[in-house]
Amino acid sequence: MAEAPAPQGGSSLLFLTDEQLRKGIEAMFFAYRGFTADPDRILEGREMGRAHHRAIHFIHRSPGTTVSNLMALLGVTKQSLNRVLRALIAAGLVEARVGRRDRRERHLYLTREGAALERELSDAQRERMRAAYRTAGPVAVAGFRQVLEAMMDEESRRQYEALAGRGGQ
Amino acid sequence: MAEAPAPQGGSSLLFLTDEQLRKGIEAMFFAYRGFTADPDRILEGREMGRAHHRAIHFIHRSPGTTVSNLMALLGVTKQSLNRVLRALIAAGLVEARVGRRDRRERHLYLTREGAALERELSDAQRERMRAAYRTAGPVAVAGFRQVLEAMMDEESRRQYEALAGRGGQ
DNA sequence: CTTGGAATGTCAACAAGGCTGACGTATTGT
DNA sequence: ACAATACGTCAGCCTTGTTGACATTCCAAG
Repeated sequence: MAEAPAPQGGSSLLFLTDEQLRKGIEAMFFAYRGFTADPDRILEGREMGRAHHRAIHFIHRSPGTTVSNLMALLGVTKQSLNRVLRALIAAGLVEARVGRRDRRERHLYLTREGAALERELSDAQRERMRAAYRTAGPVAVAGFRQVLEAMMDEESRRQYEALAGRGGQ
Repeated sequence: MAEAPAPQGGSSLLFLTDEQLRKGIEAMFFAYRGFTADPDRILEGREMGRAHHRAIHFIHRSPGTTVSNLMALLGVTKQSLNRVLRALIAAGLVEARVGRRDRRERHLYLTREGAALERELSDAQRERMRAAYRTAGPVAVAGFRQVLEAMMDEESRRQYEALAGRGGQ
């Protein structure tokens, strides 16, 4: 199972065979299922879905972000996002404040209850991530992130790095 | 596996901080978007979606598989899968042969046209994967797969390994 | 000042693709 | 003969994406 590919004479490109690539593709498919399973389960009871989770996550990450920002980040239309936001606001999880400088904008914030749900969701997801990280070890984790970053398209990578730069590290 | 985690004083669990985990979570989100982008684009013109892609992929991987098998693999209901299969059969991409031993079963195969489409889809997806792998290098790729495997839930890991064992390597 | 264009956000209607429930049909095994 | 299995289908619902139409707000040109 995935041993380091023996630094023999040439550059040993055995890790680029179709077979290896296919395995990576299937690993992404099955892993993503696990990745979303816990939050999905939590939200099931609350009449919400994955779309709500994503919105909550990024509002938590960037408090005061506008609808347009969130739209670009999530890669959905404003109409689609709007439905989700309406539900979150109705449920008292998100607050939309009219912009002071530009009153067309709505700045989004989690309420106390919204923050609590965010905690619950991200705790569950982080727990699975933590277990996977611990099992695989720090070197594997570094590789994991490298490959994922290389897999993003240009636009996503920009967004990812903008978030990463802000959050810390 | 178990790489030595930087043998400084303590056990150096810095890679397990909430911040690192959050980055991993966001990396998964953005990378998965890239992962599915190319096939989605190809299928757009053909009145098909991601669901059809998944079915085609696994029928290609396991020619002759039954409807029940595919259901379990994809994690969807038979009604949901049936809609997809009906479309694929109507489009002449998939053939369903009545089982010889058990004539209740339908064994699924790609037709010549189905195989051609599968090629087109997997070429696109593999190409992105190959680029990411090449950029990140073999050590990173090994780590990538380790973390993904650790992230799957039990059932998915079983399925993943069953496929991997069959395909080669 | 006013007016038109651009940005922003909302409402309505529709499609894809999940789901459950109920039922029919062929086939198999007891 | 009968129960269980594998599959197909109809009907209806939900979530989450889409487009189109429209209201509000801002800004810049006349």
